[in-house]
Amino acid sequence: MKTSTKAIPKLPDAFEVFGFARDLLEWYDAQKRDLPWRINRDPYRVWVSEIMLQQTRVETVKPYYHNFMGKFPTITALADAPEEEVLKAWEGLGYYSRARNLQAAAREVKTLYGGEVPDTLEEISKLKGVGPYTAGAILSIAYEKPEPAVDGNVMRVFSRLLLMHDDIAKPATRIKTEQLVRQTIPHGRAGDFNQALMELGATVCLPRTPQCLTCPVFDYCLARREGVQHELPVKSKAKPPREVNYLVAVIPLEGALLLNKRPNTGLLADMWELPMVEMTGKRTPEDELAGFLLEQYGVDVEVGEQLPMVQHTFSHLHWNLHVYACNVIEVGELPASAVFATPQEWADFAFPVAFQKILEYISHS
DNA sequence: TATGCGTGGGC
DNA sequence: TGCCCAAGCAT
Repeated sequence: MKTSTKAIPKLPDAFEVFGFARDLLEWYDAQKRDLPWRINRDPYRVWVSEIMLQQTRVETVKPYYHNFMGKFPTITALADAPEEEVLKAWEGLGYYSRARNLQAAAREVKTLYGGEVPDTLEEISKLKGVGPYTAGAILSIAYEKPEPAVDGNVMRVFSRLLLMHDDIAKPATRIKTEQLVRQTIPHGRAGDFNQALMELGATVCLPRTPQCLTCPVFDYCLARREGVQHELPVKSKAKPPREVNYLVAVIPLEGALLLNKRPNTGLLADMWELPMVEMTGKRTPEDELAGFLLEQYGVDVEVGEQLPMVQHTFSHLHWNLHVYACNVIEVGELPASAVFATPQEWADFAFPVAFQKILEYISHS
């Protein structure tokens, strides 16, 4: 076990910790938003909310959270549910491994911890999908443990507050920020303090347009003192998404459509798709698609008219989906992952947005 | 440490 | 319109 030999960073002398925490909490107590997961501090409710909120906006999460808690009101209910139902409840929310990890972790909590979310950093960090941020958030909000919960908001707030020029896209910056936050958490109010930092980042200390004139901790902000709040935080740019072209098959048969369940790892794991293959350009699109469908699905088709192209951009990929309507000539034995499903049947399938776009178009024509 | 992993909203 | 961004985690 290698441990860091780097010294723990010290808060700047110019930063008044006590006054900052006091004023921030006073503002939070008066101004905090009324959010569905703040009804109480039930660890399961906090847990689900924190997973959904990863890289996802509050307004987007709200309806999903209501629906999810209605369907899976307890850890046991989530643990005992079929995985397809959990994925369906996550449909459209993105980062679908969160759903699978959440259910796997719920099953672990049920069997290992008697259905009670553990309250130690050691144990909670072992749960699938629970990283440093989520662990700190649950421990502080649900159990009032003095652990930092450093997300993008907190890094932005602290980079301005303490005039830090560290690149917040780098993992090391999160570690450093955690060490600094740890030195500022007020005794007995860790959960509210962590939430207040995030609330400040989400509503006042905004990325492009920091609202310094209405900031409750204006007086403590070292970047504002220097007039450089717009220059912070420093954040290196991500690589542009890679472009990929796919041939996609719409294959109707007696009111049903050929659909395929994707593998349980990687992109869009366990989600449903239309049969598709990466376009090589070595043959005509029609020949490539027909050959692929015969080899992979045992389906002999005549490739017909091209439908409108669908484009979909992920964080790291840009898909061009070249969609073709096909006519079945002969059907052999389908692979285990594939099925001809009617609209009533596929209503229970979870589809990524890219394919929702295609299904939407088909249903209107 | 860098990369893979979704989606929708704001300007 | 094309970016940037959002209560990150796994590998």
